[in-house]
Amino acid sequence: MSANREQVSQDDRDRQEKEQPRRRQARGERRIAQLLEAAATVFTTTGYTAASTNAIAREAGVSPGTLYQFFPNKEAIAIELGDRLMHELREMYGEALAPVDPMTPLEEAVGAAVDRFIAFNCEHPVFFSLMHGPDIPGRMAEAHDALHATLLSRIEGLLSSFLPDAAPADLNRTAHMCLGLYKAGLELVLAHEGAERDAYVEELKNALIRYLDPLAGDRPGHPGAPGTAP
Amino acid sequence: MSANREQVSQDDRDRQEKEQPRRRQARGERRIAQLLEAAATVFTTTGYTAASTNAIAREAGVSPGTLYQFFPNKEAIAIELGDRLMHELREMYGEALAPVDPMTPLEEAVGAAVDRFIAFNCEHPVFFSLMHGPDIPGRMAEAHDALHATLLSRIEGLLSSFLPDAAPADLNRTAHMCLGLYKAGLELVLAHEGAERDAYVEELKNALIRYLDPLAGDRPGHPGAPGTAP
Amino acid sequence: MSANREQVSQDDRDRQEKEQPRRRQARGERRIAQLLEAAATVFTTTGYTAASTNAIAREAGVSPGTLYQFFPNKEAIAIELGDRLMHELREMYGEALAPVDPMTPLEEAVGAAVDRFIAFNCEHPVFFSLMHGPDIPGRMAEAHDALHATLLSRIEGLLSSFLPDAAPADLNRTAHMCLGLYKAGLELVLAHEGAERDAYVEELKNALIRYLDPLAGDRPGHPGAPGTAP
Amino acid sequence: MSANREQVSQDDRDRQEKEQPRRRQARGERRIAQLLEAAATVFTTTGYTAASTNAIAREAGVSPGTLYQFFPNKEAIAIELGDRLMHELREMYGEALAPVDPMTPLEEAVGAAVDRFIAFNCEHPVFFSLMHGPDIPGRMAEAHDALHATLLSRIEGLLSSFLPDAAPADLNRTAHMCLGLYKAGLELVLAHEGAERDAYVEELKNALIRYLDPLAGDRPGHPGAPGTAP
DNA sequence: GATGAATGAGGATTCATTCAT
DNA sequence: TATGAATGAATCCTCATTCAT
Repeated sequence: MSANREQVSQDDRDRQEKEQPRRRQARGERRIAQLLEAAATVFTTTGYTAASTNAIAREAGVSPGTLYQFFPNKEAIAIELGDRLMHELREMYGEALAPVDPMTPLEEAVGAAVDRFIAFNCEHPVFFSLMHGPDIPGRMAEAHDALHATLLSRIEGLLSSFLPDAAPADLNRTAHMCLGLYKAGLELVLAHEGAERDAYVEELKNALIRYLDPLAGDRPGHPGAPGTAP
Repeated sequence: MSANREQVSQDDRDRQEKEQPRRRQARGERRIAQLLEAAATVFTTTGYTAASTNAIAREAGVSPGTLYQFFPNKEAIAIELGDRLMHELREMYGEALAPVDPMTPLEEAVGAAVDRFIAFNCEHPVFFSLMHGPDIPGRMAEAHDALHATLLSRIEGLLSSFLPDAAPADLNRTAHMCLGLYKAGLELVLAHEGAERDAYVEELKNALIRYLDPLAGDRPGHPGAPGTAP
Repeated sequence: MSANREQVSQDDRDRQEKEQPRRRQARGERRIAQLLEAAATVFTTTGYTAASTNAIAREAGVSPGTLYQFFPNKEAIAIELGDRLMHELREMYGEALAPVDPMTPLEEAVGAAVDRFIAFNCEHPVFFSLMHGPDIPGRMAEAHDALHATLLSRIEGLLSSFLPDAAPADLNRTAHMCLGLYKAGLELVLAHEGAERDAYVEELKNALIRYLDPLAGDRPGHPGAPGTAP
Repeated sequence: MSANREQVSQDDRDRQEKEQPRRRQARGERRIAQLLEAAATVFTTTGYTAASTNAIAREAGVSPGTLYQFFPNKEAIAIELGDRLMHELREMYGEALAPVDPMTPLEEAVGAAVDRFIAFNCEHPVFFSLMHGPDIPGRMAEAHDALHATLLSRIEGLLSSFLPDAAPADLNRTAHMCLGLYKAGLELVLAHEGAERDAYVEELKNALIRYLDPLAGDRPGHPGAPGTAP
């Protein structure tokens, strides 16, 4: 996508009639990054709904028109921001959010996943704004939904190694619950600092582990749900 | 603008049906109810941020000027709405959200509380909008915080009978977690219908029960935390 | 519409829930007239497309918001302007644009109609902007089409007494031609002054009369088309 | 900005294929043709006023900067477009729009001229946009006026063979009328299709012929004005 | 020449809030 | 009280034009 930028050479200057993705200059790429960074700041500060495109442009130190050279509207910014965030997340932690070694105890796997996610969120506070549904139903829907879908599929991936026998519908529901629980916990984590924050991180892990543990049934490395022992 | 904000919502609360029986009060009360109902509709439909005072007035069938005769600004409407909602909740279910009989098993108590809450939410869809803070920090903060504080104290009340030995800080943290979990679950419940909705209700109960169970330690009527069984 | 304004009395203040056409105050009626006058000026000066709502508001001496209290958008202004213009035209000259006495010679009838129309246009220069199709297809369509339809039906009314035997489709086509010829002539008339303008008025009458004369076939008071005499 | 406006369009006209055979000229000519074609498309689609230079550049497959390398502003494009159109018209039908044989009956001459004009318009739909002045006085004025002047002089040429005795002022006025009538008719013609379109073409011819016939007085090949028959 | 980036004033429209009646 | 009118800054977005590369 950005690797073959140089290939666009002289001889196609004539036959380039209307094909859309026009050449992008390095400066433009920089501007886009700048704008996304500014958008992240503004979204984080004021929330998506109240974030104005002019405010984003101002924060980025460019004119409103410049913003619209790269993004057709506010939602497109959110979408691209979400995409890049997911991309980075994938690059950092791979496809599965956690080691897929089936012998890893649930506790450890969830703990690691939560730690990573929390760290990622602290590094990228926008993620939180983007993850939270929009105040207004229908707005920001696309950006939010795309993010959600990606996150859900990753969580399903993580869960499937612990719940190999779950029906797809159940797996999906469990993933939704986990994401919901995580979002709720994250909100609390971000709302506190220091030791209290750490305490909330522990509670979040506990909530997830306890919720999942009974579902993880008979699995190698699983000590067994309470009461299922002979 | 901000000077008489608490005056109003506080006044309203205090002078209800006291003082001389003025005939304008009856009309005023009706207007307020009308406006709050309209606000509930509009908040639910469009969210707090996007709800315009003009839209609320229109929905209530009055002029914008009339609205501002009863509420100094948009947030005051949300605050009063939250107050009334909490009032009604209190009237319906008493102070404790659930029977305080200490012998009630946790499972039953949580299940009942969740059922009641869900029912209440379905009856008053605004509740959800008000509970979910707006995506904009600072806006609607007062309304949201007041609601939260009340809910938290009620949850603490419920929890304290199950966690009698918990330190206040821990109790508070646990209440925060429970509220967060509940909000997360509620979002999922409201996003689905029919059997799937019921399934999410069950999952929500499970999540809460499993989260709380180990904390409920040695309590009469408690089967014991995992690992404490003989 | 404005006669029963007073009827709206106390006792319906309660039952007025959502019915739309709200009471309009005298001040508002004045503002509307003011705004339409300003719009007429601006449309005439700059044309519909380039006329900005802000410019109209400025010309009317009010804020942009005030304009939008009375008109939902720019086109609505054009539509209302057109409606009022047609209303006035009808009030001034009745439904038929010209005396329907079938014995009136074509020449006289057309001459009178043109004179009236020209006079009306000179008094209301916006009429010209409104009548001319928009530069941009699709924009201003409603206002323009409404005006056109009304004008056409009036022209058909006038023509039908001279062309009693014409098929509807032919009558319609002839009316279209007359309107087109009139618009073309009007443009030239308005572009000149003094004697030259008068000359163009004469030419316009000639063009219309000569175009229509052969169509008016055997009619009482008609001298007969060239060459049809025995 | 306005200083070098006529420089450009005049330069363009003057240096066509003169001077040294530079290779860049070929490319430039191609670019200009490309841009004018794109402009024609956009003008036709959206009208002159709403046509954006960016849209024209996009349609032409070049960057906005390139457009401004060949045209100093939007109006210059319209002017050049009009010039080329007139040039082509002249090349196709010669200087006089119609055979100057004085014996040709008026009916035939007008019919032929209209047919040719209509055909030309159908081939070059922009012509219509350019001929109809924009609804905004002052904008596009130069392009529009240049076109008009050329057309008028050609129509005068055609008329002079039928109205040899007319005073210059009368001839000019008649030409204006003919052009106006033609534009009005053309609008109707283009607004219809199939048989209805043909019917309008006939009506347009009729209108012109009947308008001109009495003016063509005693001319060889003229059957005589009404009432001059024996 | 050619490109894409940059501009910034201006467009339509909205909205919380205040005011005159 | 109640109303509808009034405000004006702010919103998103566009566009003719210029600039750096």
